[in-house]
Amino acid sequence: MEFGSTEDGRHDKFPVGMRVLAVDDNPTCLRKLEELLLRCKYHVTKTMESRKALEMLRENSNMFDLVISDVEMPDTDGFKLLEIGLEMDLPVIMLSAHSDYDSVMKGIIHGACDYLVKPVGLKELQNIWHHVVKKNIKSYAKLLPPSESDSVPSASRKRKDKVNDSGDEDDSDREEDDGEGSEQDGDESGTRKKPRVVWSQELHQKFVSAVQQLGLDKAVPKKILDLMSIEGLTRENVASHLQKYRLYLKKIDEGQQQNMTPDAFGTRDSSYFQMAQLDGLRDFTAARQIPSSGLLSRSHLTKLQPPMYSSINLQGMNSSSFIQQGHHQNSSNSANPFGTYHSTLSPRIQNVNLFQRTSSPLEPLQFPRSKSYIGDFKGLGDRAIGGSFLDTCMPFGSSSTSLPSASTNPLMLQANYTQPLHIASDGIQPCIEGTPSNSASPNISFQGLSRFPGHSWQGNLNTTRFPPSSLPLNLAFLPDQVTCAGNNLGDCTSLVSAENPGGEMQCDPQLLGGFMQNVNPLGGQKWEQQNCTMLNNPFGNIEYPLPADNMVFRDNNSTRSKGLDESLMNPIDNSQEYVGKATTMLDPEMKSGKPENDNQHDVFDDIMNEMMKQEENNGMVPVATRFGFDSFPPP
DNA sequence: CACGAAATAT
DNA sequence: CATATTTCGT
Repeated sequence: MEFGSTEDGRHDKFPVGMRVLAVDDNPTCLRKLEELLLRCKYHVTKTMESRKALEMLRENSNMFDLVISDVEMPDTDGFKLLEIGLEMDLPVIMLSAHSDYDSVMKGIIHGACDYLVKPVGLKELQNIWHHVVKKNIKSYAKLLPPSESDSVPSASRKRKDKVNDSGDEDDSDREEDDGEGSEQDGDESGTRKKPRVVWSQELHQKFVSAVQQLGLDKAVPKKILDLMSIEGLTRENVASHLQKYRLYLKKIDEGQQQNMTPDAFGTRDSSYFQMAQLDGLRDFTAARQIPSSGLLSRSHLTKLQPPMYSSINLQGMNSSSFIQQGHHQNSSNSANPFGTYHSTLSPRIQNVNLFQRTSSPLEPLQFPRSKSYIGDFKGLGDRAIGGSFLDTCMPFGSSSTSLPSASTNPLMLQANYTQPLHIASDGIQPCIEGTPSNSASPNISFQGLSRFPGHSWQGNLNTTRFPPSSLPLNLAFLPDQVTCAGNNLGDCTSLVSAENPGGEMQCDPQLLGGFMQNVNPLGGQKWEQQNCTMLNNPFGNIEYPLPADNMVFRDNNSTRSKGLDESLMNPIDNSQEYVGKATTMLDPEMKSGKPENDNQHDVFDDIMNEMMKQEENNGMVPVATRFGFDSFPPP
């Protein structure tokens, strides 16, 4: 890292001597690569054996500033190397002859800071040092105090076009430049635009927990912030969210008082609704009495949000490369995953990160399975659709191997305002494959998503809207979406339904959140350090392994779904019935094992299993119990 | 300076 | 259009 050399010269010289570890099992390629790297004036260490490369890294990661490795290699594949590199906090560039979507995506998802397609040209290599700088922005910033870059008070910044005309028109080059705003580098001293925090469920859960602990009245931004202890989150962020949250509470109240009928499936408030889900506790805290009751049956279905990922996302922040990538648009050689994505999937893509989904009506492809996706990317397919899934996962790190980078970030920030990654919203339907459902009804699609934790409360759709108050404690195990789905899904949902007041094993997301916080001492620690063990698995999320502070980034995007009418046409009638069904449905699946058809059942199974596990492992405290404690502050 | 409401940006 | 950020008055 240190480019000590930097000091001496001007920036231009900086990259000179940058220590690059080049790995490629193909002698020819390696040679070529070395030559090019040398031409860039880097200091090159090359090896054809990935194992050796690993050893070198392990012995002394300080020996290199950057790693550039071929993906396909005999013994240890490039991903292992990538993993290690990431652990050491080194930027790793993947190199491959494959420029297809899967390959590129895989590399990026795993945390590669760039993905170059062979044959690599000098141009691409000339810019790789940017990654090194990015990785060390902080320290680097110190070195150059007044650099011109930061000072951008106002006016000026002339360049809008930038370098285009200079030499040839190659296009490539991504990165940085953008004049205003982009640059994700994150924090840094300067005053850049604040990264946009996406209030993921997890984040919101934490928020709610904090509010709860403080007591509704006492909950002010600063205190909440402290309780949440999430790195990167600012008081303003909290204040803003609080504002919205209060608004939501207010709405709710009004609704109640006025006899708002629950059944109104109003689409409009969906967002609030969502919040409700999360905030189950609120009622208590607030001391509001809620009608409660009876209705729950229906309501219960609605929600479940597994608290999976814990984090937030800040855009533009440092670490995760993911997000940063946001701007690459197209470059000649370096395949831009997103770019690709883009092209591939066209139309409705959205970002899934947040799990908001759009309601696109139908999509062409739905891809059937979900798990595979997550499990390994191989599955990803060629089909565009795959993309969507992926996206979803991406932020969190989905692959089997651990992806530190991805998981690490606590907050997710939005990457670029501009073009982000989109995700096909559509794709999500996986779960239900069999059903011919008449329509590709939206419902179905949702389901697919459901497995992901991510929906933001805001985005989800709610099927029916109940007065939130009615469901204070329930927790749904399943994702809300599930609920939505009328038919098939419905069943599943029921499983979870929390109707029973008894509170058996419910897990309220919030509670969990809270739980985690309390229990997990790590909470505050840096996310960077935490590795993600289990995050990979989508379901894993449920486990809530980490301290939950990660953030997620959000891309841009657009639309959300609300529309769907929530569909729901078939609202669910009574929970019990459903439950019954659910059970039955599940059983078969369980027994069967899990064949390849992953449909919802599997998913559910998984979820359930995870939950159980979770309980066992964590000794989940009786939610109820916990609830009792904290939640009942009798103010 | 912090909070909260409103304006504004994305 | 919704959500998050920024601004502004208290």
